[in-house]
Amino acid sequence: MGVPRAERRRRTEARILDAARVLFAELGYERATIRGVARRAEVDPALVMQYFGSKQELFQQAVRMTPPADGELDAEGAVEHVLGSLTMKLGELPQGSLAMMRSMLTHPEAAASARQVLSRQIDRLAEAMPGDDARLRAALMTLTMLGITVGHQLLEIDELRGVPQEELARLLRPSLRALTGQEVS
Amino acid sequence: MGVPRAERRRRTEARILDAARVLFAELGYERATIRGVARRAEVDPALVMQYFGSKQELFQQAVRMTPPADGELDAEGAVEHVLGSLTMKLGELPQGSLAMMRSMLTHPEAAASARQVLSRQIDRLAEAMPGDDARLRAALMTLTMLGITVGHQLLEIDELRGVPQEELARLLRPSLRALTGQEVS
DNA sequence: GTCTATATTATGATAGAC
DNA sequence: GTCTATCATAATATAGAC
Repeated sequence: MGVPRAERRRRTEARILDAARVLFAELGYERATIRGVARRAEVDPALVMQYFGSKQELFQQAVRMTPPADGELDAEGAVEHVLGSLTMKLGELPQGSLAMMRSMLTHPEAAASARQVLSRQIDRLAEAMPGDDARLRAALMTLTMLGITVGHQLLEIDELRGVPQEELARLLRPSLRALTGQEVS
Repeated sequence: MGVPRAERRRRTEARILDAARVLFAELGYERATIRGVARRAEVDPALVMQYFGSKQELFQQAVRMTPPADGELDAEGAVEHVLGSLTMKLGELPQGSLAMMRSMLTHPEAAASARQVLSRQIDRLAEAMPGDDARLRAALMTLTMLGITVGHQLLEIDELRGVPQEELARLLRPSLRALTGQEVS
């Protein structure tokens, strides 16, 4: 084979990480096992340990994400921005995010990671919103989307099955707008 | 001691269930252990098994809840109803609910239970709302509140720490109203 | 470099002494 | 009826053969 060993290794590592993301996303941290990841990646379980050292480390690598490059937003843009996260423009919500969300309620490290991601999102939205309680309202917007995403992607609530993203966005838009604006008494 | 044995047993059982609710709520199904529950309830671990038979059964008993008695609601009442669930009128959100929510993403049975509770809530709200897509909008309202509750009670997002319930309700009300009404183009 | 075999640990569950 | 002792299982992690 003309494939250099470094390249082979890189590919194997990527296959393990993909498998890990799928299993962590489906089962959560506790129920996903090194053995299961290895089976899915078609490698030996010991190899997973060899490459990543521990289950903890494997999880961290699997859910690591590049934070979205930020630019300035106005209040209108903020709404569209969070609506856009409903489903990534093309393809699915990154598998790593699902893995993190699946575990965020039961695995302390995933919880910390989730808080960090949410916090960044809240910061970003708050900058685009007027008023003293901008951070609080930005938090509510962010958690609204978290709830929808959890219900849709993780709990797979019947009512949202197969509903096109555009329809969800259309229904949610006025609701999110109400959170950006100044008080509506 | 003048306490009849049946009464003693009943009290012990209640103490075990309380301990179980706390641990399941804090740690989730997987990380909570029979031994931990027993320690907190100050009984022998074997006694827990004696009473409940299995961890699974203990969990079911711990999260069992009496569904709220339902009466007719209008659209206005629906909003206030979901806002009321932010924090139960007095006292906290029932510990059993927290236990169920904590585990709903990683424990299949908790997930099923959560879907059922959410579905009931969605039904109830949908009846009070006009329009063809009432169920979908009711689902979005319900998931909005789920997101807020998860962020507040389970992830303990900084931005919501110590914010009085009334303020959350005030900020969320217009947003939820937007979901009840017919389309706002 | 890859895998076999195993150490270690923690759990849910059970059997039986008292 | 309550608890001691233990079984059985399954996991992460490691050591060492090949």
